[in-house]
Amino acid sequence: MKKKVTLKQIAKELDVSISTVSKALKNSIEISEDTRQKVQAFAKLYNYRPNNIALSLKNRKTKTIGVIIPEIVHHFFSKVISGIEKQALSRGYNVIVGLSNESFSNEVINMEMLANGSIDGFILSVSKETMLLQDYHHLTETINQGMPVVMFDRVINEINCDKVIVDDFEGAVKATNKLIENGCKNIGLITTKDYINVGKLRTQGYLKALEDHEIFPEADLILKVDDEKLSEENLESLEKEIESFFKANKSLDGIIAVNEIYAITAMKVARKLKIKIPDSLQVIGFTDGVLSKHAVPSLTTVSQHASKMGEKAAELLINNLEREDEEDIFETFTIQTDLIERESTK
Amino acid sequence: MKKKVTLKQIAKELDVSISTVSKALKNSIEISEDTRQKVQAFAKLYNYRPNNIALSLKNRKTKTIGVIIPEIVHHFFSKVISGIEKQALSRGYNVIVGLSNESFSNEVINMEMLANGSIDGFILSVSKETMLLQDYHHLTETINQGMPVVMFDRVINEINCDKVIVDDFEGAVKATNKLIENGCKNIGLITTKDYINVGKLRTQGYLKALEDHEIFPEADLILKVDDEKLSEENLESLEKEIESFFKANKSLDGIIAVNEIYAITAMKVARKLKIKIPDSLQVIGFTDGVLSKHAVPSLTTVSQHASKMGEKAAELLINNLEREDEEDIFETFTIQTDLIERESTK
DNA sequence: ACAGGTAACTCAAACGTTTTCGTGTTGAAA
DNA sequence: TTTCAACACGAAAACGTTTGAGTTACCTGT
Repeated sequence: MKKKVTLKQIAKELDVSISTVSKALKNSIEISEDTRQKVQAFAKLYNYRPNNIALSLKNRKTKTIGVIIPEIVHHFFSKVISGIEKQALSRGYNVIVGLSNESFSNEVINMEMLANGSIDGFILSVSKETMLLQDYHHLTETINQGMPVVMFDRVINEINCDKVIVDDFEGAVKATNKLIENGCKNIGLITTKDYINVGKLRTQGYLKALEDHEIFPEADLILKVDDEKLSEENLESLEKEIESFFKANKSLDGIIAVNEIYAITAMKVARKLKIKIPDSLQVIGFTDGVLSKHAVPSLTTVSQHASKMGEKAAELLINNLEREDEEDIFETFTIQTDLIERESTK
Repeated sequence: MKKKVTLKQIAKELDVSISTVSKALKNSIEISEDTRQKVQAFAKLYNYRPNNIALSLKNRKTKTIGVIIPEIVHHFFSKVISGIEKQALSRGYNVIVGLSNESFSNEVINMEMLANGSIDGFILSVSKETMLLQDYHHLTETINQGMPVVMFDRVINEINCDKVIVDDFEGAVKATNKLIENGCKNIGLITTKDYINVGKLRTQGYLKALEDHEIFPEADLILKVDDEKLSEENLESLEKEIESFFKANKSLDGIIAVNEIYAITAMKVARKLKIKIPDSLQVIGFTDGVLSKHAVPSLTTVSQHASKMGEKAAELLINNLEREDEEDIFETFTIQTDLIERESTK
């Protein structure tokens, strides 16, 4: 077992000073050809690599970015991370991941753990609890300490930083328009309680599209599912809720769902009620994950280009980190959505 | 914008030495009650937090673990990470993630980036390419440098380190037995080309179970799908392959698939061929992900308890890191599988 | 012979901590 | 008056780098 070798050790072995070794390895002209060769050969032999921590301390930058997300077992977020990682790797950065599990305190703890020198900047999407509590002190504090932050997807308008968001409004408009074009007259929306910005925007897009086509549904065709219903196991109650929604609105011929699970579950319920998809009911979901692709029938979805989002967020952050002039001009970048048409629509 | 404050700055402000500040903050009895109060008050006011990088350099440990996985947009791996993160957080460690994207060179690069002081130890699952090339020099080298490594799922026997594996053999036995109990006579296996250990073990378990019940299928009921078929878009060729497999073996009444996608696709093909599930064909998959749960009919799967795997891996690593005596006695921990019964079996 | 120049090094500070080993000032005991 | 703890604090080294500012020794031109 040969431990990592340091400059000091090389210096001692070759009987030169530490600075000489350092300079020799950097091919400095201050050092004679002879010594350079000797040092470099030795360093190679012992597989010398400069210690990152020491470099970080000296340069006051870690070349590491912190990513705080609510959940990782989730197609959207894992895709975002892979985008971040891709961009980070190509620019020589590492990615440290913290999970809030939708909890405010976890989010705070995770940020505090990282904000003390471990990373150069944050990329984050806040937890539901944080949005609910509207307590953003951890964000303002980190930003005030001069640490760059990029928020994505679940962003907070009051916070002054770079942001990357999905064009949720436009995505919902597109989806709704598609259904209208396809002849739907009674389009329902399955969404969450709307303290989450994203859900609200999608609802607005849906309403806007209807309005533009002067469609005014008889009843309120919006089902607001209690958010807890999404959690892991209790799919049954979600199914029940959707089932009674369907039964209460027999005329439904189109459904927009704000996520995959809702859409898939709606299809499942439809099948149970012998409603033919896409013949008598067309369904569009949000988030283009595995479920959409492999469902039967496969699901038409609004793709959010999660990977691109991650890349863009990382790009903004790293640009900011490497910018010389310290001007803080913050950018909000909007990722356009695409409608991926599959079998659940005509 | 108030930048992070250091011991030095506090010392200067209060006109004491750095050591005094450090000691005062640690409530050392060397420092008078008076000074302690003063220092602590000041530190609190300016929200002093010790710089992690400096601590890492001093203590020669970073309290960070590196995780290298082939893919993150994958239910199994993201679940493992969440397990790792959970355990890590509770023990005061951070998690840095590197993705190999199944590429050998990416794996090597990622490891080298982290092995120079950034982390205290690795948790990893090797890429397919690494298994194919059988080049493990990056692993042996890091281990030789005294960096603890824990491998999970895709482990390499020749490498001497802690390991966490799924009992794939037993899982396949259980699944096959289940189908036999349920009356299946002609059970097929859909697997990958078997340079991946995991696939091989599952095949062996399948064969063992058949043998134990003295079932010797007329023909070879094993379909080895070319691995590339799994990649993203070309589901059609996978479907075709399975379809001809089904057509060539009309007597099939049970299917074991080594992953979710194969299982789901098999069900899709069955539906197309008007084969009723579970009445005339029963299907069991591996990996209990979202697809299994939401498929119609929902899929019976062998659950690998990915989250627990991650927790265990992190536990082994951290225990190793914090162990005083430097004895390297490596452990291989086997995670038992569970059969989650759903609608795709009787 | 000597200023001046140059090649090839070494020194030391700095990044922010922690910790060991002083050291100076008390007050009290001898 | 001396001696010696006890007390409260400071200096310095160490972790591993980088880098600007010395410091040699030798050579050149006059």
